[in-house]
Amino acid sequence: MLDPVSRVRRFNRAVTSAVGALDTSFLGRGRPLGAARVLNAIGHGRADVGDIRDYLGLDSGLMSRLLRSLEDEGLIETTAHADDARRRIARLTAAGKCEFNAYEAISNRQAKDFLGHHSQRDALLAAMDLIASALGRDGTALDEMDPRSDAARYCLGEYYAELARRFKQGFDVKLSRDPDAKDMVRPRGSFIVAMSDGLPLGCVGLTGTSDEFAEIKRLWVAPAARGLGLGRRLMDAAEKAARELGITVLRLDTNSALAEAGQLYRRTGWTEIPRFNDDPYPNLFFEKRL
Amino acid sequence: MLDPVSRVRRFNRAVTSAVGALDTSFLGRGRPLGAARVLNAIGHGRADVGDIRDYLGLDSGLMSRLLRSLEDEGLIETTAHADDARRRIARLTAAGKCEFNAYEAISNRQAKDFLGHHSQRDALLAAMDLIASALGRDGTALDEMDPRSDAARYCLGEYYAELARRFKQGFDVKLSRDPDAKDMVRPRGSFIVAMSDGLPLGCVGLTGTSDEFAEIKRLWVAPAARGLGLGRRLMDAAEKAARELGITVLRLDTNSALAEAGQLYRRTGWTEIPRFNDDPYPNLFFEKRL
DNA sequence: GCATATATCTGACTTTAGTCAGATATCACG
DNA sequence: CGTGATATCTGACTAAAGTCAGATATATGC
Repeated sequence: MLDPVSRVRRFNRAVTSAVGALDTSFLGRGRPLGAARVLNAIGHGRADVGDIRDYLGLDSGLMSRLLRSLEDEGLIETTAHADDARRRIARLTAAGKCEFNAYEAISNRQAKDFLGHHSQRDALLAAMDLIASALGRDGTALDEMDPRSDAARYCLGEYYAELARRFKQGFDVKLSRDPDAKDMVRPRGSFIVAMSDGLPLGCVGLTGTSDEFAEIKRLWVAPAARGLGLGRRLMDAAEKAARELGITVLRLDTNSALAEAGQLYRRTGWTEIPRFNDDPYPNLFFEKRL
Repeated sequence: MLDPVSRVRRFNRAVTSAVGALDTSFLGRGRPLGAARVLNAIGHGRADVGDIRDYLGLDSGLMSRLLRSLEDEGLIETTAHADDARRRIARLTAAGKCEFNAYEAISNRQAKDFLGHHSQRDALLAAMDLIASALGRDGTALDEMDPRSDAARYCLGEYYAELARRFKQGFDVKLSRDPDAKDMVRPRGSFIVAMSDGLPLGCVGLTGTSDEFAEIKRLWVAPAARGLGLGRRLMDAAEKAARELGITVLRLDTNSALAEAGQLYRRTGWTEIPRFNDDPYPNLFFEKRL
């Protein structure tokens, strides 16, 4: 009764029956599940027919028929792709948007109901993030984005909050050498965010101080995504960006309180070097030649 | 991106696609999913055909045909119910057991693989327990059982471990007035365990010290199941058992370090009374007249 | 014993999902 | 322009799931 495999299987059973209920709730609008899934994919911004087909794993014949039935209902319209007339682009009509909103309302209400009665709301959400990240491991994409974007600012906020928790003396961004956001944008640097299905799970910044040197800053991985190798993937992506920018030597500073980070650096070819700045927070300094 | 509803929906998406993969893995044995589900339900101990039908939500015609196909394959045999010849009882044949084991092996392997690569194994299992408990809220059954049974002993072990963590001075069962297990069995007392799909989620003991007095002991709820009202359900069940035993006054002792428990007692009609024993651990004493 | 309810079975049917072999239009490239 | 690749569509098909109206046998209560 304690054995891990039984616990996973208990979870599977619980979730399988919940998913069944979730599916059937989508049948309440007089449309088979397949058509509803296509409508929702389009509503969520997927326009390219081939893309939808891949995403939903449908045969091209079946896809074609489902599109036709939605078109007959007046919910979508398709046009040829501007650059490639073989490809088709689907868009919701006004009626389609209305119908899509009805499906969204069902989903939102279910999600809300699920959370509603629980006094353990936060723990439950954290558990869901953890499991979704573990399940969707391969679906996590690393996107280079502006450090002032919402996703990036969210990551940085979480990162600072974590430093404040983990440093004995706390953490105040203003006392640290905070790189200006525009230094972490090409051509001087880069900022990379790991996104999984809309949720930011981690980030890393690269800021070029001279033509050859650059610094890695702000490496952070969400608690829900730790242990999945995301930190390493982010560092690899940052190194790749550095190479593209012609950087030959990378540096970073960190604190021994962040043990996982230190381990990661040591395991991936970084070597410890003497202090190279007077920031009050770091006490460990690393370098890597590309 | 932080909003709870989106996080729940992200979880739903992740889990829906995982469940899809889980389903298709069951098709690898040349049998449609429906038949495989029936075979597995029987293998897991469901024998009554009507019960299986309810559990899987199948139409009686469909159910009949699925049973027939499994019978034709030689995997099950059906007999009439001993007390009611209209009802049918299904049982696996030797070949059926073999086939069922093959399905079990698939499930076990998947569960194992899922856990395999994760460095966050324990956190993941805890998250799965939490979510399965939250989803299966209504599936939690309170069973009266022997306090020496495996499930009961598991609960007690967890309970003691938790006391040891939460009491500043630690906890040693031997120093406490440990009621003899046989005092928590009818007709002198009772022991109730909350079981959800094979996992014990909580317990409570009732031990009669005289004809009219009895004590509530060992109330525990698994961390994964807190916030779902299980403590209250357990206490209600214990009170019901006490009434059945003719008890008119219930007592219990607890410690102020266990704040949730104290709150529960106060909210459910218990009144604080002076110390009534010399156990070193408790510092709060309650009574309730039935 | 008889009327009614219940559990299962049978046959005839529909819907949904999925497969596959071409047909058609368009693109990319020499 | 012609050739081969690509994206979508069409028609013909199958398998699985699900529905429904009786048929059959057994149980229950008067």
